[in-house]
Amino acid sequence: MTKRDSQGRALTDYPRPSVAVDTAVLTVPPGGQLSVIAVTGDGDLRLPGTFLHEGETLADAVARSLAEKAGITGILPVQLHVFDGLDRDDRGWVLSVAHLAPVRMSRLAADARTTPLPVAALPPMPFDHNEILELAVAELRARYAEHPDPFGLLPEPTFTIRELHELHEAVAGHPLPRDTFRRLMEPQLEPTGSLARGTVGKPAREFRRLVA
Amino acid sequence: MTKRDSQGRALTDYPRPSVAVDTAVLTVPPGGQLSVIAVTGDGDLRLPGTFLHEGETLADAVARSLAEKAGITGILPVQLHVFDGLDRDDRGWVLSVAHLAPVRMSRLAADARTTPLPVAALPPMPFDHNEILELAVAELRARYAEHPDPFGLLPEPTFTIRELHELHEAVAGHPLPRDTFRRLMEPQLEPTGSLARGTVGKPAREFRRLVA
DNA sequence: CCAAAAGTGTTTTCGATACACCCATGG
DNA sequence: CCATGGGTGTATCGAAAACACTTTTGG
Repeated sequence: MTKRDSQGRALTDYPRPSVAVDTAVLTVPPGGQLSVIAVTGDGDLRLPGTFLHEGETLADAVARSLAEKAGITGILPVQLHVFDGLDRDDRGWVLSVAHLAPVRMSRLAADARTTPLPVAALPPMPFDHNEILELAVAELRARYAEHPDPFGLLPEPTFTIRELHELHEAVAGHPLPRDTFRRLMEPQLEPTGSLARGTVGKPAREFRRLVA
Repeated sequence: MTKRDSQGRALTDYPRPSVAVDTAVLTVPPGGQLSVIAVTGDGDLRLPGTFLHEGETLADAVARSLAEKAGITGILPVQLHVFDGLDRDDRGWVLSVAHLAPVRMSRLAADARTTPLPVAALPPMPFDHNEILELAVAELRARYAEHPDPFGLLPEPTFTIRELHELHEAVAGHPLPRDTFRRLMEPQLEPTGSLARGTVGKPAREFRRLVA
């Protein structure tokens, strides 16, 4: 039941590009800097990626490549841009759909095939991978500017405003005013009623994410 | 010189999707509303699109489809999103890369194969075309919120602040305060020194776009 | 009591808005 | 001189920032 187009030709009569996905997996180690997962391929560092398989969506392909190459599951990929340079890949005609996939640090601990590297001072990568990383960081910063934790990077099930504050500073890459930050975020959080324990100073209230 | 991958298979050994581009061409008739160009296909209205050909970038394909289907040249397409639903096209496995392509009304006058329709109250279209239109309008609004005329929708070579104001109100879809708008935009415009003539009231100064 | 961190009240600043007014032209 | 639209001074409002202060715990 092959359908024909207006010139009487089937879709498969035309040459088609290979379609790849490349993903900037961003994470923030507790007390650390914004970091990205890089894999080794052909001798240099690059972002994890794969070719799109038949019967698969782009998000499926991103999930598969991260499960295979880094043992990461349960991610929420966001499309960034299609790179379509005709000679960007010497293996042939390849479109690459860049993605952002933020992931909580605790999901990474078990499998150490890959190490997160701070995005500041990252070496040059092949293809468009440095450009993809820049887009990914910009997108992450934009999404975290207004909301507490749109990608679930915080520890579950509860967290303090200090933890949220440190996460936001790592994402933004610069200090954020303490009191203004609290006043912006607190209305968007659900207090659990419990307090953090075992710390110096006044115990912080613990919160839950309000919007999933 | 076919390259082999890590499993010793060439790129063309894998099934590949067809890749299409679909474009929301947005325009604003003088004194009119934000409008989109729709073409007729299979009995209903849809956005112009085509399949990506070999040796062609996405922007090339957008330009070709608009030249062929609507006689429009010299556009500046912006990527919006890749639609990758597995059953979105019953002709087979098709990815569609949605684009926005704003165009000045005066570029359309000559060829009337297509008519711009106001985006408010547009009929349902097949595929994801209504969704593409929504993305396109949102993107256009975001880009016009801060800058005078990022896509060159204004008459060349000069325009008045009133014309700019009316364009922005059409794009935004709601009235914008007159004095605040002027104060925001004027520093970003280059005065030509000449004045608009043949109108009632004080003649307006004419401006040129500052950033291309 | 002291250090450290949580949490809050208050002032300042800055930009956007609203509103009023003045200016320049055609009829 | 009046209607019309261009252009500008100024008060007001609100959000964000800065700063200082109070509160609550562990040691």
